[in-house]
Amino acid sequence: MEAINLTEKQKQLVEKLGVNTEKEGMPPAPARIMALLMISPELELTFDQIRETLNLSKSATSNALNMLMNTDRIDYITKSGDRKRYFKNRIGSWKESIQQSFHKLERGADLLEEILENRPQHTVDFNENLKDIISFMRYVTKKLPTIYAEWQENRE
Amino acid sequence: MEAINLTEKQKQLVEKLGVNTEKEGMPPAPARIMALLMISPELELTFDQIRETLNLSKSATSNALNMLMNTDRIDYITKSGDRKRYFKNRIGSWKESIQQSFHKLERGADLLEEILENRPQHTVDFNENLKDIISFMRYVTKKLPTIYAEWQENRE
DNA sequence: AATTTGGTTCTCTTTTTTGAGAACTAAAAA
DNA sequence: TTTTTAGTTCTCAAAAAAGAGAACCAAATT
Repeated sequence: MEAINLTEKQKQLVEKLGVNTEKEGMPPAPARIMALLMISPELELTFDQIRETLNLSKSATSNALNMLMNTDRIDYITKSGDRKRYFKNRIGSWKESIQQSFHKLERGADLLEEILENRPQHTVDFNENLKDIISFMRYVTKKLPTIYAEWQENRE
Repeated sequence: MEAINLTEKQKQLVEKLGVNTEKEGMPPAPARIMALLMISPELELTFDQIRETLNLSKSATSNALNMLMNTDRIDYITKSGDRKRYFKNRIGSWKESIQQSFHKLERGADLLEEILENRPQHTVDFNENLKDIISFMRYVTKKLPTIYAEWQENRE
């Protein structure tokens, strides 16, 4: 048995965060793995520790881990003289993740812009609202560095 | 035939925005309806106009429309002496929608806070990162009114 | 009273997603 | 060379999501 010991509370949090992550569009198994790597007291877990803690099959574990690595959501380290990989949360790169999510917002604004360009000239109010949404989205993304800088100064 | 006429470009945009909306976790039929109500030159469409333009069955149309109304994503108006409902995009309430998405962010921060409270005291770096993420999320949501006010002043 | 309108709801398929488990593989160890 | 380790990949089944179409229904019309 390789499963790691979690308190009831921790198990419950894995499910809660897992469901939350599923709602963000992540499939169940990867969502649980991400949650586990956020809640586990041990930060670096092997394939089998993950597999047995979450009661997943080998295939589900393998596919989920690879998917999470391809999308830069997890990472792994190795230890010399040990063939196993130790998977871990990429929490250290949260700034990059946030930048990425703002980048997604920009691409959303681009799509809305394309829609705006293809709207008829009448429907004036509608088009104005659409223009405002786009403008606001772009403003927010433009301000991200400022917001970040302010946060860093005021940080308690 | 009640279907409304869309140019090829408009049809293509309905699909593009539809897929985009699906990726946000919306099922296909509701995603297409939302997209249609964003792209259609006519702003208020009847049940049958939607159904025929998108080639949906009555059940799919009915379920999707009700789901979108329950989640405050669309709305309808009526015209006196006309039993039909005219469904429309709630673009006018985009500010509320944005507030809502920031509110979601706050609930995300609450969940992370709960996780932080259940982390062991060692894993210092990890916990610090988590603290920073939470702090930043809260800072952003707190600043929303300011950001909005700034945007309104600088608006071109 | 009978029919039409504007949907809603039920049943049943089809399709898609998810994951189990066995077979397999490459590198390392024995 | 044989075995073990640390996974990967393949095949298949179960389950969940999506949607078609018919039956149904209440209000309005004829």
